[in-house]
Amino acid sequence: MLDINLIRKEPDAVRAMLTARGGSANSLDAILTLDVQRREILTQSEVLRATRNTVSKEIGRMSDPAEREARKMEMRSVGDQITALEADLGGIETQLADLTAALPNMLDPRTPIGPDEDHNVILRVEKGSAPEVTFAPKMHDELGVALDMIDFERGVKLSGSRFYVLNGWGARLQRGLIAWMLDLRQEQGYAERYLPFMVKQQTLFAAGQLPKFRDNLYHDAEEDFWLVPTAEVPLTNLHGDEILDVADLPRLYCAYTPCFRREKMSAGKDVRGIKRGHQFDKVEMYAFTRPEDSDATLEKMRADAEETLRKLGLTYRIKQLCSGDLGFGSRITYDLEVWSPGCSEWLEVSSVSNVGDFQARRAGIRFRREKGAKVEFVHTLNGSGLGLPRTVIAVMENYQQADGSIVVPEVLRKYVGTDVISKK
RNA sequence: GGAAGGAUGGCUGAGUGGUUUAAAGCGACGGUCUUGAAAACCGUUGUCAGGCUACGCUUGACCGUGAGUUCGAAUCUCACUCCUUCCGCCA
Repeated sequence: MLDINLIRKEPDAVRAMLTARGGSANSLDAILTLDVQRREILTQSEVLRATRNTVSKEIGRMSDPAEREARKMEMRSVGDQITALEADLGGIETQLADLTAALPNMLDPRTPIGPDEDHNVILRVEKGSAPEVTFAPKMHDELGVALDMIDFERGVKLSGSRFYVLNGWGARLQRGLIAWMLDLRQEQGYAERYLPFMVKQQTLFAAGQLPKFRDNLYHDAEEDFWLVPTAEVPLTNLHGDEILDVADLPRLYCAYTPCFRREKMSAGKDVRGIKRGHQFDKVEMYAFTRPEDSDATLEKMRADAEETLRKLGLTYRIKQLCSGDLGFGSRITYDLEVWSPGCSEWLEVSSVSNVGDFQARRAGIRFRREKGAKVEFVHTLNGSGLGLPRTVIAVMENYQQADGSIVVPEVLRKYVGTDVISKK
């Protein structure tokens, strides 16, 4: 949610942001008009309320019955006026809130301007320590079936297309990665949380998923339960409606959750393997910081995500998203993409964003610098650390051997329970 | 799923239609006293939104949420949510 004061004072900056993101600025004038109307009506109704409050107290003290009745009559009509004004006000505030909630976040000055993903900027490529695959590499789905790690048929039987079952070493490789990454996050200073995988509507609104991304969410038909599309949603709301102690900032969290997304996936794209599905696992990083610390925390989180790939020995690159490709709530985003020789593709495994106070405003997450000081909104940041299926793919394809077996990266061996995954 | 009870400020807790401007206590913060601390005493102590030549003053809203009754609601009515306890069911 943008600050209404910002929209009021710097409408041109907001308009420029909307254009840079490739959106329409049509609602802006309506917002400004409604904002003026709102304040006018609010002032009128408050003056009437003040009158009624005063007179009502006088009525309580009056002894003359005729006088008393006369004043009651007067106040009855004042009450009617207040009711009418507040009905108008309610309508205006609803419209204003709907329009404002649909506005995306302002851009960080470092975010490059561009219309679409072709204008994202590759900042750097880091070569991994894993030995290069010198033979014709296989894709992970082929490897997975051959080594009995992935069962596509039974996944489809259970839940339909894009679902799969991980068998034996496949399941262990994923579980090992999750456990190892959570332990790594712990060392990096993130406190682990185990979270609800279903949340209520308000929780999704505060994280900026609703109302805009309603079509991408799964929810229960009878009760107010929505499946989380990312751990970012419950993590944002962990401190919703709280005023945090400045001594506790920054607060860093990590959490493992499955993620559920209703995506309209085109038939020809990403059909092979486990790259994209309606359900996937992820370890998430999240931070609540003072405004002046969020830039540094963004760099820390990016570095922490990078450390994961470096320790796994994988080659990756860092991409900075341009304005047209940036997420709704983000001011600035780095994507981490890992090289996977089987599918011969850079796979997005992490996205690290500084959200500024955008979610904090929606969720009411504040802090106070000192006793008696005004409350201020915190900044929040989120980053994947990392998305699982694609990390699994990258490990499988990068560490495959000519004989069809897969070497388990050093750091994962005690988590997975073997050095090499091979045909039994 | 059934039954009963409850929800008031940072915490405890009073208030059942008009001196409530939400009592009192605790805590926290500031001060006096002290070599220092404690004790004692004095003072301060929420959030949100308006307005005002504005580091302050002022108006309104907020007693779980939303409606309603009334000149006036923490207080009365209705609906809902959540919590606690008991029963049932269950991993």
